[in-house]
Amino acid sequence: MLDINFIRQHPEKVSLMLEQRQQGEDIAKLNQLLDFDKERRELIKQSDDLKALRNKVSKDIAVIKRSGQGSADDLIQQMKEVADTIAGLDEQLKQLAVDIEEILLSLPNKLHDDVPVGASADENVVWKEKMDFQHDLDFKLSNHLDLGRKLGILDFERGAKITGAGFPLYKGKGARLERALINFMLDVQTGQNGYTEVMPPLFVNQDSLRGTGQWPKFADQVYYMNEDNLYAIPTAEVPVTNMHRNEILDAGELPLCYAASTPCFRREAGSYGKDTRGFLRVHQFNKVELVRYSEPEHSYEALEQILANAESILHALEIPYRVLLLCSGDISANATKCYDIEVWAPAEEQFLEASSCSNFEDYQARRASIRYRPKDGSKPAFVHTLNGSGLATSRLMVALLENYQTPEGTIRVPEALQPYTGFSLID
RNA sequence: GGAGGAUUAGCAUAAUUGGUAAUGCAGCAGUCUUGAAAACUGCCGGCUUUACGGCCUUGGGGGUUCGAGUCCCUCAUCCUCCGCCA
Repeated sequence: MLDINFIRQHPEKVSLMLEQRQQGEDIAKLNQLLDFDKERRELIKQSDDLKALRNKVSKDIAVIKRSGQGSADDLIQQMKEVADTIAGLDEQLKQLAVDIEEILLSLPNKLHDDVPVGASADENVVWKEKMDFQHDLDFKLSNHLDLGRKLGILDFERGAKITGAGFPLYKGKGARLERALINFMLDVQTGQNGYTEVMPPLFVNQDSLRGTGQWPKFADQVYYMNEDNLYAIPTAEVPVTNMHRNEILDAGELPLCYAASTPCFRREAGSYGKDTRGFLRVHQFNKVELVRYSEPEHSYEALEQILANAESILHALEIPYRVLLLCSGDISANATKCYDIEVWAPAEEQFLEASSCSNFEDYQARRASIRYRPKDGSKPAFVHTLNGSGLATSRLMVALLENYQTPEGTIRVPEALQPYTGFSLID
């Protein structure tokens, strides 16, 4: 969330940001917030003054009682009334704090100056294209659904029977290929790119969702287990960024770089009917997630590094892709700046999002209270958090199958993966 | 699932029948020193205030009270034991 002090001092910057994010209607909420904040500060002053009086008189009462001389009854009677007044003020303050918190949690992050202003995804900027990987595709192409079915490696029908639509079942060489991809990506990120591997819980509590920003805004996108009041993770970002919730880190520990492979669960409510075939949109998929905790002054270098780390996978697998710099109207509410990596699926004839690399600055750190001491003995300051997929396997699998298919309907395995699969051809 | 115990600042330890959080270590700054150590002084949870000061803070939430680390309720986590279990 944003710093209430920043909002109070620069309300015009916040409303400009809301307009650029196509959320101009939220400016009313902003004004409401400022009113609440003003009222709250006035009430705090009143309440604090009365508390100071009460503390002082309570000490006097203690002195009288201890000495055994004189009666404190009058003072106690007065303080009863003061206590009632305080209780009334604090009741109002409590409600105001709730109202303020609700608005604060719902306001999106600042935007970085690099972010192009635009109304929708159409105005995202193509930042980079890397299409020059050579695949001989001069024949009638099959899409990943047909390839998966013919080769017996993907079975969406049975996945649907077991659970429901959007829960894929991998079989034989398909399952092995998926496992190879995950292991390969983890090895690259932990070996060459310097990340520490973590294997986090797959269910999280509500505090964790709030910490990373999925709660309250995107609560309807997360699977919820009512009996135990837990949520299935929509991305490893949630458990891994919450590892250090309510902690004060030493400056020497930063940057912290974590890589985690987990399944991700998403309800995708409201998106039925669009690109739902096969892997294009699923409720469960696997992803290697990269998470960094950075000192504020280095977080934009860290963002470029995460992007490069994610790209390194596609270079090794020789899969064509492009990088988008998201515009103000398309970037997620939590991020100040975000790159999307889209892989090219030649049979679908479209780019598919396989990674999103974002800087959140102190937006999540403030929600989750993740701080560090810039120097020994100095005041704690919020860290910057970042993450990027490196990468999501579902869309990557589509691009891999479609780019590596042969005229015979078989799939070649990229050289980098062969040590992991143990075979070089899926037939 | 059941029984008992525990939770105080980065760490470790105190706090009369309820009287308003004490101390040590570590850390930071300074004095001293060629430099360092030692010693000494100050700082050493959060918010607020130009400042003086004020308020809040004993795992979270609630209650009793003029006043709660202390009494009551509730939740969480950890430890010990019993039961169940891959």
